[in-house]
Amino acid sequence: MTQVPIQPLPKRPLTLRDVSEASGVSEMTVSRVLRNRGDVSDATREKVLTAARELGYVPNKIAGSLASSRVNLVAVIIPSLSNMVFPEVMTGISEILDDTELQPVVGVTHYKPEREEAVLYEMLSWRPSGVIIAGLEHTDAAKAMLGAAGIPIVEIMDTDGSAIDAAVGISHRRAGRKMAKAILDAGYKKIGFLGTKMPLDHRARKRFEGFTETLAKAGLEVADQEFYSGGSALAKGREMTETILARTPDLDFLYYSNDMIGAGGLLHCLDKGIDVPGEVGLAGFNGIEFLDGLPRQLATMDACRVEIGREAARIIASRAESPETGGKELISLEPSLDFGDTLKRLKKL
Amino acid sequence: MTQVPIQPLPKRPLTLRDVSEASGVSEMTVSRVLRNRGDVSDATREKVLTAARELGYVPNKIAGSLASSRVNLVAVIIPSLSNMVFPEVMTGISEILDDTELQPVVGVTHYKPEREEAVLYEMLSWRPSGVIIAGLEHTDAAKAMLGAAGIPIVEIMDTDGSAIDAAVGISHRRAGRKMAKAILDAGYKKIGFLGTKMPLDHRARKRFEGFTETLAKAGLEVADQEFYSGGSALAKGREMTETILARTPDLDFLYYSNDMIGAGGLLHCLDKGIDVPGEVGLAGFNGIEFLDGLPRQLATMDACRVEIGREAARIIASRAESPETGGKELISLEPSLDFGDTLKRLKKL
DNA sequence: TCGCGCTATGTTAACGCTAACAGGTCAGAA
DNA sequence: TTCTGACCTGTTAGCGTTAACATAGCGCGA
Repeated sequence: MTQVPIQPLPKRPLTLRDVSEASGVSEMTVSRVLRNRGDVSDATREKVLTAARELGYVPNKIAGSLASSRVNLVAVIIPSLSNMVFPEVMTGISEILDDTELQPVVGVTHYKPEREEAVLYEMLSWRPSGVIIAGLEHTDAAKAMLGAAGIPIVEIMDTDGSAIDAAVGISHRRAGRKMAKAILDAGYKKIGFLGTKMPLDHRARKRFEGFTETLAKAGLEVADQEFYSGGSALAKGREMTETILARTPDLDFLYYSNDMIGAGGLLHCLDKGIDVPGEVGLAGFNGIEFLDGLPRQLATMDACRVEIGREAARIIASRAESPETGGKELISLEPSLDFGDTLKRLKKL
Repeated sequence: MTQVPIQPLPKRPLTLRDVSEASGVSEMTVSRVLRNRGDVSDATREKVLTAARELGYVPNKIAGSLASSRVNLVAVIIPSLSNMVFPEVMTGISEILDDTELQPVVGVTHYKPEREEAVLYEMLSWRPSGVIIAGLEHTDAAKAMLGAAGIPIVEIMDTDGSAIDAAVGISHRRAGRKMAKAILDAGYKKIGFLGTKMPLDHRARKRFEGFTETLAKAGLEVADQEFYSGGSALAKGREMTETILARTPDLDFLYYSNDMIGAGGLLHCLDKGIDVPGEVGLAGFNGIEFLDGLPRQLATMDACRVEIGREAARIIASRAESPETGGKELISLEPSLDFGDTLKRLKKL
C-alpha cells in the first residue's frame, strides 16, 4: 500500500486479467491472493501482489459482489446530519463496523417520509447486508420493502411502537415522563414547553406526550408553548425564551425539546439576571457534550446515542456472520437524567 | 410507490426474470420500462409497472452497473463528522446532487493518512463516477490511485498546494494572514494562539503559518501558545484560555483555531469580567452558525463550507454529464472576515 | 404490389468477478 | 510400486443486468 503504482496507459480500466497476465497465473489465483482465500503458495502470492501493486490494480467490487452475491455494505438511513445526534450515532456504528468487513453507507431523509422511501429504495437496490434506519414510523411502501428485503433491519432511536425486525433505542415517552416527574418532584408547577415545529419528528412528539401525560396525572398541564423552525438553535432558544416569558411571566420551568435551544434559553436567563434554577428551572434533551463549557450546566437527559449506534451495528454484524442466528432483537436503553445546575433537587418551595 | 407490494414467498431475491414472467414480456422490455429508456407502448409499460409493484421488485444496481459500467455514486472522503464543518460541506454537496442521478457515499478518515488510503481504496473499488476528497495532502499511494482512477477528482477545502485534478476551497494561508492583519490593524500587539494538537490538520497548520508570517512582517511573533486534543471543545476553550492567561497575563489577543474553543474562551473572559475586546480581543475560525446565540459575537472568518460543497458537486455533476468537458477546475473562494464584538475596529491604543 | 421506414419487442453477448469443481504434483504410507 | 491425500492451480459456468443488434408488424407512398 505504500509503493507508488506505475500506470503506463491510463485508458482501459484494469481487470483481474491484466494482473493475471502480468504475473503469469490464472485470474482465479489472482482473485484468491487478493482476497486471502484458499491456499496459494508464498511464491505465487508474492508475484501476484507485486504485479497488482505495480499496475495499481483496484478490484471491482461491483463484479465481485455480483458473482458472490455478498455485499459488504450496511445502509444507514437517518433524518439529518446537521444536529449532533446522528453523527454521534454514526460514530457508534463505525466503531463496531470498523472491526468487520462491513461498511456503512449513509442516506439522509430530512425528516420527509417520501424522501425516506426514495432513499431506502435506492439503498436496497445495492443489496446491502443490512439496514439501520431511524424511527419506527415509515410509509407503508417503505415497511413493505423492509419486510421483503430478506436482510437484517434494525430500527433505531425509538422503542415506542412495533418494529419490523430488530430495534435499539430508548422509550421517548418514558423519557418525557421521567423528566416531568423530576420537574414535579422539584416542586415546579407552571411549566412551559419549547420545541421545534416538526410534526414529523415522532420522537420529539412522543417525549412531549409522555411529558404531558405525567403532568396530567398531577393535575397539571403545560402552561405555555413556543415553537421554532430553522435558523441557529442557540439564537432561537434565546428568542423563544424571551417570547414565552414575556407572554407568560409566571412560568417557573421551561422544558426544551433539545439541548441547543435549552442552552440558548439558559444564556438568555443568565443575561436577564433570572435566578436559575430558583426562579425558573430549565431542562433540555440529549446530553450534548460540547455544552459542557457553558457557565451553568443544563439539566438534560442522555439519549444514549453512541450506544444505540454500537448496538445496532452489533446486531447487523453478528447476523452477517451467522445468518440463521438471532432475529427480532429488542434493546431498550435507559436514558439517564442529569440534573445539571438548572433543575433543583427536591427543594421544598 | 404508495401501493403495498405483495410478497408471496420471501426466499429467492426477485430478478427481472420474475417481473418479466409476471407481465408476459421479455426481461429487456421490463428493463426498458423501469429505466424509462427506449420506446415501449403504453399498454406494455402499464403491465410491467403493475407487475413490478405487485411483486415488490427492487432493481439490482450491482448487476446494472456491471452491465452498463456506469455507477451513479460519488465518493466523498472527509476527515470527520463530529464537528459542524463537514456536515455543512455535505449539505452543499447533497443540495446539488439531489437534482441529478448521482448519490454521495461518505467515508471518514479521522485525519489519519492510512485510513484515508484504505477508505479511498474501498471507495474506488465501487467504481464511483467521481471523488470529492478533503485536502491536498495524501499519501503517495493515495495520489497514485486518484491519478489513475480515470474519474473526476475534486480536492476540497484548501487551495494552498497543487491539485491532482480539480480543487475547490479557500487559501488557509491567506485566511491566516488576513486575520493577522485585522488584529494588527486593530492595534493588538501581544498575541496568543490556541489550537488543536493535530499535526495532520494541514489546513489549521497553514492558517497558523499565514498568521505568523504576517506577524513576522510586523516584527512580531506569537507570544504564547496552547493546544488541546479531545473532549468538549467549549470546555477546553475555557480551560486553555484560563491557562494561557495565567501563564502570560499581558496577552492582549487570543486567536483560536476554531470557533468552538473560541466560544469557550469568550465565555471564560465574560465570566472573569475581562473587557472584551478592550483588554483582550478574541477571534476564531469558521463562522459556525449556531454560535449566533452567544452573549457576544465572536470575531471569525467564514470558511465558505456550504459553497465549497456546492461547487465541488457541480464539477462532478457537469463532468458526469459531458465527460470530455472541463478538467483541472480551480475554484478559490474568498473567506469573509466577521469582526463580531470581540475584535475592535481600528481603534487607536 | 413492393419495399421503405417507423415503432415495439426480442435475442445475444458481454460486464468482471467468484463458487464449485476438476485436475496435477509430490510426499509419505501401504 | 502404487495409492492416498494434502496442497496448489486451473476450468467452467454463472451472478442480474444492459448495449447492440436483430426482427416482427404495420402504414404508406410510388
